[in-house]
Amino acid sequence: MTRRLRFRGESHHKVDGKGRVSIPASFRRVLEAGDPGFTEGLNPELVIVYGDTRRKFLECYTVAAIEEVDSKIEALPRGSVERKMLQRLFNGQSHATSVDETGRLVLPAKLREKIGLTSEAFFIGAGDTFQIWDPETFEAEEQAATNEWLDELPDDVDPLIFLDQQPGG
Amino acid sequence: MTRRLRFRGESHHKVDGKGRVSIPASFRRVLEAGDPGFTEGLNPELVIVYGDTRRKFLECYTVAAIEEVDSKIEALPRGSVERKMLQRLFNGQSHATSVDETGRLVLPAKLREKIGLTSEAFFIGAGDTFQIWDPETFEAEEQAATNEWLDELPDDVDPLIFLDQQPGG
DNA sequence: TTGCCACCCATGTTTTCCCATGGCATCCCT
DNA sequence: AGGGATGCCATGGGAAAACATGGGTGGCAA
Repeated sequence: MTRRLRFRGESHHKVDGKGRVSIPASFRRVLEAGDPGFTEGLNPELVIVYGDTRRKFLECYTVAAIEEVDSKIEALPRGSVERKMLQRLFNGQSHATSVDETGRLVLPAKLREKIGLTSEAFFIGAGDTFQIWDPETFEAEEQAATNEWLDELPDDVDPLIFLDQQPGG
Repeated sequence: MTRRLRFRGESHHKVDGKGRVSIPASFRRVLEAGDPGFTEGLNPELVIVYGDTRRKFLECYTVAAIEEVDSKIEALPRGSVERKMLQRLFNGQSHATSVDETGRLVLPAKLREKIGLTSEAFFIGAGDTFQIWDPETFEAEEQAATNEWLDELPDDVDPLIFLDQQPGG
């Protein structure tokens, strides 16, 4: 496998009146690397998935990552409930866009409202995907959930042990 | 596989006002060897994982070591709790960076605050990672834990005995 | 054995460049 | 012509690169 760039780290950025928000400079490098159509001087494309109503964040996919998801969906039997639902969520309720010249993303009002975004956005990397949260929501919900998960682990257990186990095991 | 260099030893270094700190010269050799993209004249890259709130230290991975972790994470199913949690800890709560021309690392204020680092940093090797501690924290917590573990062993037991046993046995 | 020299290493200082962000101009569809 | 959306320019701050320096260590030669 060739060395792959990944979204890594956390940061906060201002959201202006038009819904524009700078994305972390390092994230731009990853989007560029993950966009097969990208060449120097162009702006990288990405897909923002907002479908799942239970989610209080936007999940942003590189072109390569969304294509992996798309092709797995297409491998499911036509007519199956799973295929239809996944298409609804990932094809229908998503938004293809690109970073602008100055490194900003435009978040339409509908998406901002969905996650309660106002003047500031919180970014967090997750491999070939990154998430955009309202800072307060992240603090209240997600941080708590992570800590809870960690607290349930015995003190002497390092999360790394999950690397070599089957999920759910 | 060719012989692998490992992080080994302990040392103290000054932290300046901008959060810069020299890393032990021998550690640099290991970082260089563990970075597939490294060539003479370049600066080796690394990833600082600060995740887990229970941790009072920064864990620094060579490129090769973090790649191993990342690819194991990516082998887990998208959407599984384990994958999400590990991505949160290792992709989200981490910081990709590189050693500078003169052998220094820049530790952002956020990371310094997290481990209570002020004017001096303590480095300790741990195989294919090394850790950065505030000297006092290390003395208080970790050294004590090691000594306690040793004290509980019968006098005639050499820790080496554990090399050939199953963990927890 | 001792003294000197050269190199490497830890650390301080200055300068340059990039990034985040606000504001303005332009386009296009209505 | 209005309004929203898109693209372009301006600027301040902060981070990273480049520039300096002094101390210590090891090696070599006298």
